Amino acid sequence: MMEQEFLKRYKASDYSNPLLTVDSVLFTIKDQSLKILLLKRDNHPHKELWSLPGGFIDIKSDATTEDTALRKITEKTKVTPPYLEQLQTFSSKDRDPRGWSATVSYFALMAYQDTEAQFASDTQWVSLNDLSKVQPLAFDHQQIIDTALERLQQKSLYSMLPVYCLPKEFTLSKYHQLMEIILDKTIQKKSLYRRFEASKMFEETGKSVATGARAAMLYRLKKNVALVNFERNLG
Amino acid sequence: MMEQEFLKRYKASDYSNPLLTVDSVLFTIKDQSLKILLLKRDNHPHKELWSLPGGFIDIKSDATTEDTALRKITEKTKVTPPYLEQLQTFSSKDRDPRGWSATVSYFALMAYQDTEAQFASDTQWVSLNDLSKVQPLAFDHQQIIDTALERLQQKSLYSMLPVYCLPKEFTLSKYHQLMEIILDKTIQKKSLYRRFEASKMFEETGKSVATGARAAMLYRLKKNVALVNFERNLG
DNA sequence: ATACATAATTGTCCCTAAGACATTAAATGT
DNA sequence: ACATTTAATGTCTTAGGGACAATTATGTAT
Repeated sequence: MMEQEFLKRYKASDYSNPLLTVDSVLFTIKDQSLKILLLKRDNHPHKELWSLPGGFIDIKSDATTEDTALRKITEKTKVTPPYLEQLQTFSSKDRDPRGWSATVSYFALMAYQDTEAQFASDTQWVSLNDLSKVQPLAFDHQQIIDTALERLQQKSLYSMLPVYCLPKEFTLSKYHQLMEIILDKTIQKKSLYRRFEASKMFEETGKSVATGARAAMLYRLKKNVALVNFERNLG
Repeated sequence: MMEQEFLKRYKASDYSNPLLTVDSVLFTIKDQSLKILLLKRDNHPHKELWSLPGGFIDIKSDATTEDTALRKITEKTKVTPPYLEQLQTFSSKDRDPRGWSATVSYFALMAYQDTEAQFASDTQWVSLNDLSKVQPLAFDHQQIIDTALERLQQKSLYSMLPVYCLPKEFTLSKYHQLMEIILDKTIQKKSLYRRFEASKMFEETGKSVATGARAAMLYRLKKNVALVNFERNLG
């Protein structure tokens, strides 16, 4: 039999195949705390539980799972996040009561200021410190969040990744605060500022903003610059 | 409707779901060159083309996709690789002619000496330098291999990862050669040996082996040690 | 046995970038 | 003007990799 004939006769539905979904951990910074976007499920299974934005792949409209992740995120936030990367695929026969399933997870960063002022009641930013208040989460989403946080922390040690949580224009102090919140420990300002300059990813806006004392310079990302990685870890 | 009733009525086959497979890039070192395991496909699609070890999940026997990866690798090599980690999930509507599909890829390391002396003609170790001789590969397996090599190189800069390509007992020189082959550049022996000692992952066997000149000490992995990561990259 | 060649191993100094923390600069309030 | 606060910069220390020289051990040739 030739390949063409084989494909003509092939029906995917003849075979039992695991469920495949996509879920994203979308981080942002607000009020001195790291938050993620959660949605209240309005369908079975795990109806009414809080969960990560995600769902089934639409094989008509999504060319890849990344498209699915972006589609689900923009549906809720009306914004395309400036950073999105694949995290890990979680799978098991138990993680979904409907049967053997796998979910391709992504983690994303965006500025709080870029989202809508107010979400509907089934959508909210939740502090990582307050996750205990929305327990249990649907499926194995707690584990996915834990893995995403570890990855965010690890990458923050050797790159400028957290800047994608900040608004278009920001001060060095804001970036420093953000780093300390993400890593949950004190970071040397000098070390951070040296990297900030060495990365050449940013430019001064010329403007400055005061918070009661000396005004701080505002910086912005240069156009079309890629994320810079360093050879050493901080801390 | 209650969740229990929902699940009772739920039939996965009522919905169109992408194909889901698992593929692994299994590296080893042989004759001063980095090799990967390839299999000649004996079924459509891409029959007769060389491909990565992998295939469909057996939802009866595999608890996770990692189990699938291990099952497919041990089927061919008769050995459980000492290192296996998830690489990335590749997906698209075009990568498999049977339809929208995703493959969860893994990368693994093992010692050449641990495998069988001789494979059947549909199974072979292929040097990364000789991949042009087996082109084209099935599906997007070339892209998966490229991604796996990048990850192996990156991790080798900040960890002792390559030791899992070596036999139970090995010399520092063998480890040094391996690093230079993986990274395709010269590496300072002194830097490598400092890390080797600092990692505390290894112990002397007491034995030594000569190759024409001064005999070299043989080392082995200590029992139950985890892979150590360093704070800086080599090179 | 002695000398030699070769590979294994160790020693030493240099260099880079992060850590620690002090100093200077600019804005506000009294 | 002066004190206070936050921003930004200066400077010395430290850790660990890079470069490469020096020493040690072993097989081979004389």
